[in-house]
Amino acid sequence: MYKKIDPGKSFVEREMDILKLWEEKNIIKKSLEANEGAEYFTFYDGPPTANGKPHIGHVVTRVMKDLIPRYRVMKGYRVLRKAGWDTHGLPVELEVEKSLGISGKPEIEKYGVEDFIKKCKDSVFTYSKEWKEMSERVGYWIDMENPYVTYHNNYIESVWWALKQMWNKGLIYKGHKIVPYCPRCGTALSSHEVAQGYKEVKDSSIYVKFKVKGEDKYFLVWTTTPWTLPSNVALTVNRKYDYVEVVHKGEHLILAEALLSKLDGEYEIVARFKGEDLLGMEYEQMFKFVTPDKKAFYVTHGDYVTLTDGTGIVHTAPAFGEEDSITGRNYDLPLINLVNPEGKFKEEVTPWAGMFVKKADPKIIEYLKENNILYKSEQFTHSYPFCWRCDTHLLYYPRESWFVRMSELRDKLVENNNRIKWYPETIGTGRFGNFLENVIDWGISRERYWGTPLPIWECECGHREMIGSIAELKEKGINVPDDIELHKPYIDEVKLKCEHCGGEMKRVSEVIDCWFDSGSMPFAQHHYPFENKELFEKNFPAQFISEAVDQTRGWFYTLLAISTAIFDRNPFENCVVLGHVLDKNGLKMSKHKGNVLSPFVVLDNEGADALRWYFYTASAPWLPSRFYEDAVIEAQRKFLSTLWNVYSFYVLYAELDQFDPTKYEDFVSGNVMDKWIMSRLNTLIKRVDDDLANYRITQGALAIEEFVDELSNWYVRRNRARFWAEELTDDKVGAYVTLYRVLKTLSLVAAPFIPFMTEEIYQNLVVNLDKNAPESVHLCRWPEVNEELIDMDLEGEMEEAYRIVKLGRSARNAVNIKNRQPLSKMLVSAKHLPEYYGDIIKDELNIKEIEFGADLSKYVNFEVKPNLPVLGKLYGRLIPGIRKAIGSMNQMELAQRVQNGGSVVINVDGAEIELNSENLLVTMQGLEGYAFAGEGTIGVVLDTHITEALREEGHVREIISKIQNMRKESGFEVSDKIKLYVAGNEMLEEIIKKFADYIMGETLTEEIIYNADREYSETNINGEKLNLAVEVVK
RNA sequence: GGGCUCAUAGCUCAGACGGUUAGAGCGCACGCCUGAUAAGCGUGAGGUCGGUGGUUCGAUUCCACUUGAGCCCA
Repeated sequence: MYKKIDPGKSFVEREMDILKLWEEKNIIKKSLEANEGAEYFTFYDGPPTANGKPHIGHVVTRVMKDLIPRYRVMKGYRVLRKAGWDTHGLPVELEVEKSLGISGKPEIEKYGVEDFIKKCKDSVFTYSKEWKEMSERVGYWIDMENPYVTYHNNYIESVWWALKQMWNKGLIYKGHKIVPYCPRCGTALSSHEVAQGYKEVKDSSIYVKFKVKGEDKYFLVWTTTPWTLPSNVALTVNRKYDYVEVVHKGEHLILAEALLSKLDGEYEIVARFKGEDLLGMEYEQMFKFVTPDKKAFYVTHGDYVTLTDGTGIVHTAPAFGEEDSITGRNYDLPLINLVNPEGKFKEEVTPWAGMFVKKADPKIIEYLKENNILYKSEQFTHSYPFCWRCDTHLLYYPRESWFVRMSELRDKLVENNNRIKWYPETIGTGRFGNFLENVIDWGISRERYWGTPLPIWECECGHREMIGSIAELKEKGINVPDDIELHKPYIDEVKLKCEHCGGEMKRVSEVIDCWFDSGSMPFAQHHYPFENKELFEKNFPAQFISEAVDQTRGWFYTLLAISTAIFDRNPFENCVVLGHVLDKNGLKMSKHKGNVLSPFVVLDNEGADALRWYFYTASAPWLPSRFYEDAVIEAQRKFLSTLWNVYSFYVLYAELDQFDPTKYEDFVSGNVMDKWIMSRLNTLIKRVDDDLANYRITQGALAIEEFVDELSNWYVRRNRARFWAEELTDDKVGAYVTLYRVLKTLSLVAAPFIPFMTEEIYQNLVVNLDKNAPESVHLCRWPEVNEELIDMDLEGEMEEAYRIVKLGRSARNAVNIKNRQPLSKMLVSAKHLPEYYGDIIKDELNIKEIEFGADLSKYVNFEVKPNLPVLGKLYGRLIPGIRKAIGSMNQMELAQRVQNGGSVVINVDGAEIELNSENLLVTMQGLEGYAFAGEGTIGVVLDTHITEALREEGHVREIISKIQNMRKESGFEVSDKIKLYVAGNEMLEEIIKKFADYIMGETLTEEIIYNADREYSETNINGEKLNLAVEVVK
């Protein structure tokens, strides 16, 4: 009837079986296609790059991204889950360069762009096999048969469409971007390359004086790059700081008050002002090599100006600094660039023309000194980037670049962000929100090869055109092949005819930032708007996305940026931000540290469910977590094994009895334990449903774990005897039916979390018995709560009973009397519980009688304390007085009066305060010599007097336990009948004779033989020796 | 350098709108239970709740500063 459980099989082997089952029955596809016609719940998969191996951190993202859609499918939604691959970008190019043994753009050109692109295309799926395997193995159900791929023509076409939308809205412009640049190689470097070349160097930093226009005052300014001074166009302060004007060595200088210490010698403050007051003040140009075409040489504001270095006034040359360039854009300052691409001064800079700027630094300083512009100069050491290829001093240099006017959309970005629910909330208000408040224009062009080409064509007459589709390209292009491949170098061949002058238009050479690709996925994955219009519209925005925290300014931002620019909507509604997985020592896993853990190690040892469970329960998803394999083993033991044991317990007995629950579908059990666990089960359903609907993954998982613990260690343990009954009584049916219903429902509740084990349980308990049931647990509906089965009073009573049991165990422990020794009585201070719970407690603790509401005053000391949350709120500052008053009273009298519902009025500092059971707490300490245990206001006392009858009974229990253990050790079947041989202790033999019927019944003994001549095991019965032997009756 | 996050037992983590004796699991020691166990239960040892200062009757919790770590950005 049921499939027997093979105890030799490991969890991992069972998961392999389940994978096979899913494949045979095509379950994944059925889940992806489930609920056709139902309301959509949309999930977007952030595309990984498959040119790196997946590591354990990627498993976290996968299992979190898997859980919510699974749950939603079971709730009846249609959930599209399209996998994606991020394929463009510099990392791919660098990998290919490495494999070809070439480096840098000139060498790529030499190698040939066409072949280079082909290599890039080939390399992007290097590790896709590992990614697919890992995804399948952890149970990440997503459509990997039809993924979106960012380099496909369809995808690129959708991205072009998006660019054209922005173009039409006037959001795209050409400007300058300040990039790290090697003047020798003549190329810009990526941040990745820059990071490789930092060195500690000694440089000069100088303090110079800029003369205020028309006044005999000077701004004192600090800079570390004297060679940028000829290109200065503004000075920048921070409007919120305090500035002063001082008289110092006969000159009037302006600087930040906090940085007065930079002055050498005495000074006198003659005026104070806020940075705000300085804004707009004009000063005289220091070097008059060129005359700017726009207003320049005045004071501007920048948030980035700090008081940690310099003078609080920053020299601003928009050509040579990212921050300077932003200020330049904000204030529409002119761009003066007096340095040529070789890093040498241009002709206009007459004294130093043709000189490499770093070499010119000392000469400039000399000039400043001679002309009394220099205040002072200092040497300082800092780390500065050098070219990793040729070791040349890098310059920050302006390059022409294409931008999206995100700063113009700032308010809309903020507004759309406010419609997103972030988990944790602080991402939306903090890290991400702050970033949006200060959003700058997005430089989207890259002077590289492997990327979506920027579809802008330029004519010599100045006319520019943005192409938004292949059709448009074919219509306007002069020479477009039918099967055009949209990448470089093919696309560069395509020329357009200029609408204005009739000339030939050439494409700009750049590709776009690959983040633009991934941010376009909501529509580009469906080739919208060229195809799937309705599909996209119904699946935008997404209800749920989730990626690691490093995506904040990556994917999360680019999704929002593009969606805001084109649709003016938030592209996703809920975002669970995930923390990184660190190694055991809290360090980031990285290749060169050698601490990267392959997911397959853990998956092969502990299995997917264990790993999943670990990630769900370890801590909040957004916290960085320290990963080590032992923690997964723990999750397996604590949760999975426990659940598995309950399940195998059921199967073991249900199979023995050939119990078919489908015949008892309407059976109602009156048993209190049964009612209790069904109430707990429904409370659990309600709770987990609410948790998952609100993305509280950890809380939901922990609730399940707690339930399984209660199920195993309280419900099953308390009810084992009911399953042993010979006849199939109503009571036994009740036990079976209840445990069956719990397991079946639990497999559904837990299915989104641990898809493998729940499937196995479901297959055996449901599919096996009911051929009409859905063929997989993952194609079932998630359980509905049955409120009628929830009884909070019952749950509360059981909880109290369980607490009393724990205290009883504790009290037994304290006096060292083992549970097998029966005791006559236990006193409990708690109020009376229904008879039924008394029976449980008595049985559990092996006690003959229990007295609720007992007076424990003979056995304990009372201590009365103020209930601070109650009294503190009302009488805050009187608390010390109240404490004193309570302490000076007779504790026992006070405790008893209060416990009997009475009260005492005290007077503290003129305030009349009534003390009662509401605002006081009574705790107990056991007196020496009594078996007491207490927790808060509940206390129990055991009567430890052991009568002769109790002692005999204790011996009997001990003997039975020994016999049971011998049966087990000898490998007898649970139902085997035995012969029992006893010898060697007259006193115990007498007791065995006296209780023979009981012992024989408990141990399935048919005959007891005394003092036979045979081999025995010697046992220790409470200090008495006894020889025992058991033998199966054939 | 800036922004954000984190710091609680040997380890991994909870928690507290400010309140009584700060919890759990693992590990360790001792004991118990077992006719489901890859188990379970109890007790004990183990904490200046990173540091300093402030607000308060009361701070591990709130505030300021500070130290260290992580992420992102320069």
